[in-house]
Amino acid sequence: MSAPALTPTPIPLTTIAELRQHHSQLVRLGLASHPAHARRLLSFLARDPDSHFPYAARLLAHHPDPHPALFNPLFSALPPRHAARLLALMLSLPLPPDHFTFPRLLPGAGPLHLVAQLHALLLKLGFHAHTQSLNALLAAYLTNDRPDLASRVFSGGGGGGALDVVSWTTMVGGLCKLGQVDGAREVFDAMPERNLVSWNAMMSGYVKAGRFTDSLEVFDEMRERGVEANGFVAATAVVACTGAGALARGREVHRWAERSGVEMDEKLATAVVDMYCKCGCVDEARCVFEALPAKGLTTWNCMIGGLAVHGRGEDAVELFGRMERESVAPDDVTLVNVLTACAHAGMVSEGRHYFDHIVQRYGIIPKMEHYGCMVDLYGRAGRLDEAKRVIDDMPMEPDVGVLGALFGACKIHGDVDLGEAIGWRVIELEPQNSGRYVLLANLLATAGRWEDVARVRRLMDGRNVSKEAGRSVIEVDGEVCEFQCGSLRHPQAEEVYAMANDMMRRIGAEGYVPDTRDVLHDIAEEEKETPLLYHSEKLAIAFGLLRTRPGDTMRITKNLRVCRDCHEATKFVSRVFEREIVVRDRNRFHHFKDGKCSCKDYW
DNA sequence: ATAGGGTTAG
Repeated sequence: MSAPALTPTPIPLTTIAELRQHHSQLVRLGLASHPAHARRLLSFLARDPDSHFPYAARLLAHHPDPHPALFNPLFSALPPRHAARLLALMLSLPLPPDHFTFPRLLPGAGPLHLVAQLHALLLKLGFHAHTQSLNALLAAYLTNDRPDLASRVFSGGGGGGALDVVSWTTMVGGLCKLGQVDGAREVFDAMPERNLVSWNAMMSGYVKAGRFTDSLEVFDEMRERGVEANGFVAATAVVACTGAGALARGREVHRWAERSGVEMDEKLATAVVDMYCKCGCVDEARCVFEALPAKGLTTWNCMIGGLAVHGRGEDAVELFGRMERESVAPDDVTLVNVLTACAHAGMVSEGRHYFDHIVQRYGIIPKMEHYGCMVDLYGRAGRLDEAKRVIDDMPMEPDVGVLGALFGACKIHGDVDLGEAIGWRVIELEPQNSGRYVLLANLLATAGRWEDVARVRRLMDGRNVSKEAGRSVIEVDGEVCEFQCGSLRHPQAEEVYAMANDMMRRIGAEGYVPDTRDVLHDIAEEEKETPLLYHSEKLAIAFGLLRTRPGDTMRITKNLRVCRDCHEATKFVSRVFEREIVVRDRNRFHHFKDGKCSCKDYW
């Protein structure tokens, strides 16, 4: 159309006055309808639709040659209400929607009734077999928690041959997000064709459902079929290994990714670093980290956090210093991790120092989490008064998490009075959280207040709060073996129990004394009288002694926190059997070696 | 139109 020479000098379009001026200039030059200029005008209006919608509508209504391309980009930029008004305008011109209209409109359509209206319009206008429109419709129903409606569209589209691999993958991913991972698997199994996105969607669906082994099985199947993976799939597989606590498999996936020439981008690298950290190999994580050419903020956070949960406070603080020197700006997560590192390593004054400079030096406004870390920092160190003062002085109402940190500190340091007061409070704030009842019961038990212990138990029973069963996994020869507290389900159960008995007898001879102070354990209700011997980590350790070679490090991942007795017993096992044992519990890592633990009994 | 990473307190 018009030559660029006639284009008016671009002026900043930041106010409505400038916009009007610009517009009138375009009109004078006869350029107002030129697609590029019109789009520029319209995109400005999309930024503040509330005040400028009428202006945009006039512009579009009076356009000499309206085209869907003028409307479509606005549909994805406007909130649902304005998009609907714009659609009404479009239809009134009348200007029929094209192939881009529904895919732009549907993702932001919002509430179900709008999606249903678009659905009806889509059918009326004859888009019933248009794949991209149908796919957008599927996604819209799925995000509105209506897999039933999505399925209906899906089955209807199947007959007409209008579905493609994206439609199937949308169903798989959408069902996974709604927690229907088994349903997703059925769709996945029936797919006529899969691409890497489909494989990854299924794998990550299992990961989100906590079904790491299933995820890795899908990954194996993918490889068996000779499908070449990419970084997405590799990252998901690595995350699955992280969740499963499967170090050997994680290493294998890592090597395989390197071999197959998958690019180690920031996300994949971070997943790998995290995998090594969470599988107990913080040094290996550090090697991967150091070898990275460029490290993103998340990667730094991950490495610092990894050092923190391994109790390596000095290293974490040092790495944070290097991050500063390399001018990588920390975020709130970084500071949480640094404070956690200080808390877990007993570095109270360092932690205080970072917190004091959090605003001025790091430009971070302390959030609830940071106050929680400070409570934890003082609490773990036994400085309960100062922990309490943090809570009293914080600018917001402490949430249950912050109070929980103080409560935990009371348990560690046996402050029954304060602990009881806070304990009841956190229980009432989160009545379904079984761990809080257990902690309070155990705290009261240390004071010999058996009637109150029974009261806590009854309260739990009355509210139908069930405790999570203790589970520990240990990886042997690349196989992940799980043990449940008191359960005899393992194929080698008899042998394992015999070994566990023998193990306890041997450490008993070396001075181990069972610690029965914790009367309630985080185990299933019907198993609460299970002897300490049958705690899942003892079974896992016994199994490890049976199945790994002398001198091998045993790595155990546990779903709950390790109890006092298991902690003590594991210290003895590490000395008597001359084994390094790394236990990852709900909160942190314990490295047992020569009868000592890296947490310095401070957890 | 479908896909991947980190965070404290029990």
